[in-house]
Amino acid sequence: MKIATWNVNSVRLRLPNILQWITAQQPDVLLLQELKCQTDQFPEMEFKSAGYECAVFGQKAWNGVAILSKFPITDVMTTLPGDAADEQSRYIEATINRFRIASIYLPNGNPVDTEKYPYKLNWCDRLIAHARALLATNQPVVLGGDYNIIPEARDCFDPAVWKNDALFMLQSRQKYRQLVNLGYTDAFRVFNQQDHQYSFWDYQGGSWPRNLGIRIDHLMCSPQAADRLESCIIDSAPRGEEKASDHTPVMGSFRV
DNA sequence: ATGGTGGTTCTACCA
Repeated sequence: MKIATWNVNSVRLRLPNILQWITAQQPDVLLLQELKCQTDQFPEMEFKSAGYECAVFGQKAWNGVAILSKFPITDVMTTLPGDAADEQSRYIEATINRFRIASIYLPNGNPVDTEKYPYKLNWCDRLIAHARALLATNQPVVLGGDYNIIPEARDCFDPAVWKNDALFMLQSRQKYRQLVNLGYTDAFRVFNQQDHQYSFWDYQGGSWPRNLGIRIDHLMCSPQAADRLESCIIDSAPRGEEKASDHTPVMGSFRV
């Protein structure tokens, strides 16, 4: 089962890019983030025609997450426990092929001297608590998405540039480490130890042609999922297409 | 030090 994650930065504007990619790469499951549309505006029919079921948690203008799947989707959950007042659409989780799979859009957290940074750190704590609870089910779990966390210095071009950014601040990296220490595996690093492997290139400053990116999109796998991992790659090709998202897909293959 | 780009929405906010 091929599971991919892709922050598409507007699912409606990016629809041609997404349809082209899924037709060529044939992921069984695609986790989308930054839909930037309400649930009823999601282009469900277009994905159905391409062979995918959809579970969607949208929101006006910002955020929004979805799961597309060639296999049946059951037991959909759209709230990350721990803050009933949180109205941002950043989490959707479902069962597919006996895997528990989530599409995550973790808060950016900048600027760090505003309420946005504590919101990010608190959201991380809620995710960690829920990830721990999911381990107790002993089923394969894949928590994929835009984590807005650069795990290590080698995952950006120049760590000095990111030193005081919410994506690389020590507290942010510690949250990622907590997930790892719980027993979750970053699928990409099982297969690739090279420096400067990126999943995001800013629209500004010629980041893409200069290859000044960061690796912030991750497939985090429970032990039962990690044991089934056969490969994981970042497909940078979509970032070079016309009208590209600033993120590119990360895809892992799992024995079912 | 600033501005550089792109998305939604309506004028600022977000990344």
